[in-house]
Amino acid sequence: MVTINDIARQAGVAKSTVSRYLNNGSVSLATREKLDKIVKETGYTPNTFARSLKATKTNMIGVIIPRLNSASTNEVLSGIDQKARESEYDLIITNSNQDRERELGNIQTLINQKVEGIILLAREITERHRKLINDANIPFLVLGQKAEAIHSMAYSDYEAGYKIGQYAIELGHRDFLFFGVSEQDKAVGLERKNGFLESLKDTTDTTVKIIETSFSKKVAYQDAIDALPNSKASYVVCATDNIAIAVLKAAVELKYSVPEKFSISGFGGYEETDYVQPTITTMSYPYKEMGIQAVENLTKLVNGIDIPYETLLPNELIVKNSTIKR
Amino acid sequence: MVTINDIARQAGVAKSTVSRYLNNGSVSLATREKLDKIVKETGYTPNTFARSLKATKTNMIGVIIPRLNSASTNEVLSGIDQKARESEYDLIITNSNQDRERELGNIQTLINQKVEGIILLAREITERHRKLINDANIPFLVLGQKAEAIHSMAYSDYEAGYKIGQYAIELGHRDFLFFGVSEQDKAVGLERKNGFLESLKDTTDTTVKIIETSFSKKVAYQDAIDALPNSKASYVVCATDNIAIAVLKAAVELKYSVPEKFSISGFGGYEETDYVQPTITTMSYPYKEMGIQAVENLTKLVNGIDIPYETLLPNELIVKNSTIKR
DNA sequence: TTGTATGCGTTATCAT
DNA sequence: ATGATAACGCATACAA
Repeated sequence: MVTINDIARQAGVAKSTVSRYLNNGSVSLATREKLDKIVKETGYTPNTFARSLKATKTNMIGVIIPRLNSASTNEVLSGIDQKARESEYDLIITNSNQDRERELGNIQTLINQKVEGIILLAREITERHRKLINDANIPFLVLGQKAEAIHSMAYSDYEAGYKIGQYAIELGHRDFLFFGVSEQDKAVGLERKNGFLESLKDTTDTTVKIIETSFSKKVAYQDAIDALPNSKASYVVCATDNIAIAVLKAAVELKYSVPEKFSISGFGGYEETDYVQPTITTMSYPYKEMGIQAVENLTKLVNGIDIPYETLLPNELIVKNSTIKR
Repeated sequence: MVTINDIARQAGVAKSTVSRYLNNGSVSLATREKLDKIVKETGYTPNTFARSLKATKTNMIGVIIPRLNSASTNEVLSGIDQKARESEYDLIITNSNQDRERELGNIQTLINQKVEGIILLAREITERHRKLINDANIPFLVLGQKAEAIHSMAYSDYEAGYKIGQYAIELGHRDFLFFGVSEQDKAVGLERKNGFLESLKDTTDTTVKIIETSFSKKVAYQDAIDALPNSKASYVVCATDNIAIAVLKAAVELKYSVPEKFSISGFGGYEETDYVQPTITTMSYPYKEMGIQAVENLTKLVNGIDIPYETLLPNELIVKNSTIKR
């Protein structure tokens, strides 16, 4: 391994000169050229660890994601990646695999790595999260969930649920089947559902059956196969696009035609909803945009610029062919 | 920030004792308990950089992926992640965004980070790659493409293409439309196509029209809209599942019924092919398994155990409802 | 502009 | 079992 000392020796200068050459750059043209040459020849690159040991700035942002094979996560991530690149930040991406202990461990690891800020795609913020974050005194941004007294960016899921309900009511639907997920996930499990339920309150004669299923298509498919035959619903609300796609498959399997027999809608705005038959009406979320804005916000925090604790991103109803008038 | 010195001072011992306590652990019970307490109270964790500055082992594996929003990439990645976790390796995941300069930069970064080995999900290995790898003298594993004199793992894409062709011929098809991608991608663009073409050679009276499209569904969809009306093919071979899904959508749009009007098959074995109508016949690739084996192989290399330069993974034809006899 | 000396937090060597 | 000290590679305050 070639070090700054090697370069200095070969060039016949002090290593501080080399260091200066590498950083602020107050060196004479002659030595600069000499060093240019030697660095190139040797392929020398500064040792990150030695550098970071001294430095206060590492130019790195840490990201913690809940899992690797999620379409929405990866969209957010690619937004983060794009903006981080533009802002000349390096990214450290870690995966918690939906494991809380691992998530906390990842935060600690990132702090040790002296990242300048952490972006956490989270489901729930516990006291231990708070303690860790406070002790480290590091800019921290939670994505996808709101969190008291912590900077966060989230979608207005309650409103999204409400809008879906409103839309369905306007179409004349009164009997609903709702496929949700665990309330542990505040945004997806709780708020979407509550917003939806709230939207029905102004209308009489509505019925709702709620089924808790999973993010997994396979599980959701099976749950739909079980539930659809016993349902009188004319509109099936699915808490995610994946669930909607699975329910659609179950419907096809059971020979219920969609949307004639019942309408289906999802949440997420995944590209995949465009490539099934019928295409699925969905609440679209600006995932990539969230990633971009997350880095922007974090950059502000890093630079001591104040931002509101909570940033809400809009969502938009995309009507496609899976929903019709009753 | 609390350091090993703080701990030592508080415990009234030398920092070397604390270091020993942290590592091999040859300390008396009394001091151990004292240190346990203090470490817990202060929330002390060793500084990664200082550690890595001395240490020869970092316990980190570097991974370079071409993009963040690809289903296959993420499957591989989740296999890598799982096995790395089991093997107590930390992962550094970097994204090249399909940019060669960035890819080379990432390799350099990872080398600087003193990772113990690098896994590269690659399209092409250039001389500059080789130089970098050789100079660093670090275990290196290329995934998805073969590479001369570099350890690699790949699917037998040629064989996969051949098997698809064979299957279609057996079904009685003679007229083909092939949606491929750029030959720059050796595995997907070249080998699948060549294997397929080779399989037709034993049969007379076959016709093939080849169209080069893109990995993007949107582009593939548009290309299919343009190409399908002018095609007399009874079987459409798509070089990826995404392309197959896009072609299917185009077919529906154009009111061609699949598989009656023509059969469609893909490559990849994506879950998504199970959730469209009809479900799509595909060559399934063990993506996650590749990730797992990649870490196993890299671990061997790190430990100086020799493995063959080339590891080929099998693939399997999954027949579904998009292909029928002619 | 350049060189000298010091310190960053840790591990390793060698005494004790 | 424990402590003192050197070393890792680099940045920087200060002196020249």
